[in-house]
Amino acid sequence: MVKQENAKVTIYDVAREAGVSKTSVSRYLGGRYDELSDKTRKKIELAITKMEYRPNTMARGLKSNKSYLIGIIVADINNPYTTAILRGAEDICSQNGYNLMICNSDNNPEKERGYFDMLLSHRIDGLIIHTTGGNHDMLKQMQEQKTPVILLDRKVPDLEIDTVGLDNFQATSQAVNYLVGQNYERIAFFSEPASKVSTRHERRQSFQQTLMSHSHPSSGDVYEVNVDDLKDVESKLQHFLDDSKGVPRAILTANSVVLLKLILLLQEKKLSVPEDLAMMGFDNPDWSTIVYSGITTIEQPTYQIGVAAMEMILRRIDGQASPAQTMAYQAKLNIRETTPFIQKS
Amino acid sequence: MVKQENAKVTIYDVAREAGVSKTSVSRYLGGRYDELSDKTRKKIELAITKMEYRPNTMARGLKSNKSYLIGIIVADINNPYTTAILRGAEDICSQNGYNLMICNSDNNPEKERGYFDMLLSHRIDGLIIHTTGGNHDMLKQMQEQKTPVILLDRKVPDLEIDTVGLDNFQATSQAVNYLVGQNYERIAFFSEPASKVSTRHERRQSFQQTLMSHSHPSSGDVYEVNVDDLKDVESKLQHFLDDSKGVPRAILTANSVVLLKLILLLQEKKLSVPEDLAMMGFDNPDWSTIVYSGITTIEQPTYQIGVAAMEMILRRIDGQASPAQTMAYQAKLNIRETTPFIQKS
DNA sequence: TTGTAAGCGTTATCAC
DNA sequence: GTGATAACGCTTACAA
Repeated sequence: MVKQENAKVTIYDVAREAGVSKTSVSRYLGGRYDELSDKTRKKIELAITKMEYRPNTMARGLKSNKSYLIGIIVADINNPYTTAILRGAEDICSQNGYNLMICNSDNNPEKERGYFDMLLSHRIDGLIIHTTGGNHDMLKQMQEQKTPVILLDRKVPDLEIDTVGLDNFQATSQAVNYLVGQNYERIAFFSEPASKVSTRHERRQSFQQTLMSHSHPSSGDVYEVNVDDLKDVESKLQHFLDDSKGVPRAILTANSVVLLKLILLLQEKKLSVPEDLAMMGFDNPDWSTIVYSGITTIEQPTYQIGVAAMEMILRRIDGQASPAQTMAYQAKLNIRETTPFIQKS
Repeated sequence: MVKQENAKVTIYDVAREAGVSKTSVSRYLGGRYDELSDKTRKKIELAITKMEYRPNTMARGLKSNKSYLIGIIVADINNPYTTAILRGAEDICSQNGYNLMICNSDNNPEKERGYFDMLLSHRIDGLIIHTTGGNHDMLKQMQEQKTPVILLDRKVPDLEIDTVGLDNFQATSQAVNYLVGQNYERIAFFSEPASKVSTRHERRQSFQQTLMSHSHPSSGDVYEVNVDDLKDVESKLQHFLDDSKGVPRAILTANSVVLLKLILLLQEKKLSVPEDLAMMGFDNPDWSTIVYSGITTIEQPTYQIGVAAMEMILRRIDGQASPAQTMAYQAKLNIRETTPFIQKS
C-alpha cells in the first residue's frame, strides 16, 4: 500500500515505475499507440493502474492551451427550467471529456461580471450564458479573445453570437391562439420586467401581435411584475381582476415563477381556477400536473436545448467557423384542466 | 485598441508593458505590496487594467499546487433541496476566490465515479459530496491523498469524514409527534429505497422508534417506493389505503419527490386531502404552499447547510486539522392545511 | 526594492 | 520505437 503518495503521482513517476521515458507515457495518454510497442504499452498500462495515476489537467492545459473546462452562467439555478438545461448540457459535456463550471448569476449583472472574470482566469474553452443582458462589453471581449460563446435563451443586440433557445413567437402565439379558441374574451399576460431580457420582449410582443390579429379587445393587458415583491404582483393582479369582471378571462404567465406567485395570491383571494378565471403558463414545472388537477402549460424542450447548446459550443471549440447560428425550438402545448372551453352566450 | 490579443496576455507581457520584471508583477498579484515601491505598484496596476490581464489559474495552480477549484457532486440537481444548497455553497465559495465544479450524479454510482476521476484530474482542492453511497473506495482514496472531503447529508460507514446535514432523528420524530398529536391513528412513511443512503435509514428508523414510543399501532407502515416507476408507487399506496380504511390516517413522505408522485396518484384516485387522508412531507418545495392550500412540511435549512459545508471545507483546505466533525441542523415544522386536528370519537 | 533563474506536470520537437 | 529537452505561465528562493 503506497496509496498515500497518490496525490503526487506524476507522469514521471509512472515512467520510472514502467521503466520508460515520460515521452512514452505521454504518447500512451494521448492514445498514440502506433508509436508504441506492445510491450511498452502494457508496461505503462500496468504502472498507471497500479499507481492510480491521473493526468494533471492543469499541467496539460498549460501546455496545450486548453482547460477542458466549459463555463455556463445561468440566471436562476432555482428555476426548474435551468436545471433541466443543465442536465442536458452536462451529459454531452462529460461524454466529451469536458467539465462544466456552473455559475449562478441570480439575474444580477454584478455577479455575472464576477463570474466572467473567474472563468476567464480559468481559461475556459467556451462559455454558455443565460445572460442578464447587463454585460454586453464582456461578451464582446470574449469574442475578441476567440473564446466561443453561446447564448442560451436570451439574445443580445449587435453581437453576432450563436443562440439556442425557444421560438418565442411561435410559442406565444400558439398559446394565445389556443386561449382565443377556447373563447376567453379577456386575456392578460403576466411577465417579469422585460428590461434587457430579449425573451421577455419577444413573448410580450408576440402576445400583443397575436391578439391583434384576432382583433381581440384585450391586447393591451400586459402586466410586468416584480416577483420578489408580492405587493406589486398583488396590485397588478387586482387591477386585472377588477377590470375584467363578468367576462370569460384568462391569465398567461411568462414563466413558472410568475405562475406560482399568482396562484398563491388567487388562493389568498379565495378565487377558483378555472371557475373564476383560467390560468396558463410558460414552462412545465413538475408541480403543474398536481395544482388545480393540472395546469395548462407551454412546455419548452429544456433538456434538448441544453444538449444543443453544448453540442454547438463543442463544434465551435473544434474550430468550426461558420457564421453565427440561431436554433429556435418549438414549444409544446400541454392542455390540462385550467383552461376549459367556454360556451359562447 | 489592442484587445484582440487579450487571450494571450501573460504576466510577462504585463511586466514588459510596465517596465518591470515578472517577479514584481507576481508580487503585486499576490498582494505583497510591502515588497513594492509605490511607483512600481502604480505602473503595474496601470498595465494590468490597460491590457485586461487575468492571471492564468492553471499556471498558478501548477506552480502552487492549488487549483482554486472545489468539486461538488450532488445526487439530483433537479431537486430544489439540491439547488438551495448549491446557492449557499456557491456564495461562500466565490466570496473566497474559489470556483465550484458542480457535478450531478443522478444518484448513479457509475456517474459518480466518473466525476471523481475528472475532479481528481483537475486537482480540486476539496470535495463536497452528496454521495450515492456506492463508491466507498474512492472516498477513501481522496482521504489518503489528503484532499478534504465533506459529506453532505448522507454519511458513509467506517470513514472519518466531516458531515453536514439535517438532524434526521430530531426532524422525523418532530414530524411523527406532531401527527400523533393531531390524532392520526395510522401513519405511513413513504421513502425511496434506503439501500446505501444513510439519511433514508435514519428517517425510517426514527419514524419507527418514535411511533413505538407512543405505543402506536402503525409503526410497521413503512413503504419503500421507486419513484421512477409509478406503478410501484401506486401499488404501495393502494396497499396502505386499503389497509387503513375507516381510521384517521396520514402519510409522511421522506422527500418532495415522493410527495409529488403520491399526490399525483391521489388525484387520479379522486381522493381528497385532508378529507380522505392527511399528507405531510420532508423538504419544503415552493409549490407546497399552493397545493391543497398548503401542505404541512418539515423544512431543512438548505441554504445554511450549503454555506456550512463550504465554510467547513475551506477551513480544511486552510489546514485546520481537528478530528472529523458532524454538523446536524434542526428542521422546522411548517404547519399548513393538510394535517388538521382530528376530534377523538 | 528589484531581478534572475529554477521548476511545477505536461506535450511536442527533435534526435537517435 | 524511443528518449532527451524545451517550452507553457506562473511562484519563489536566492542574489543583487
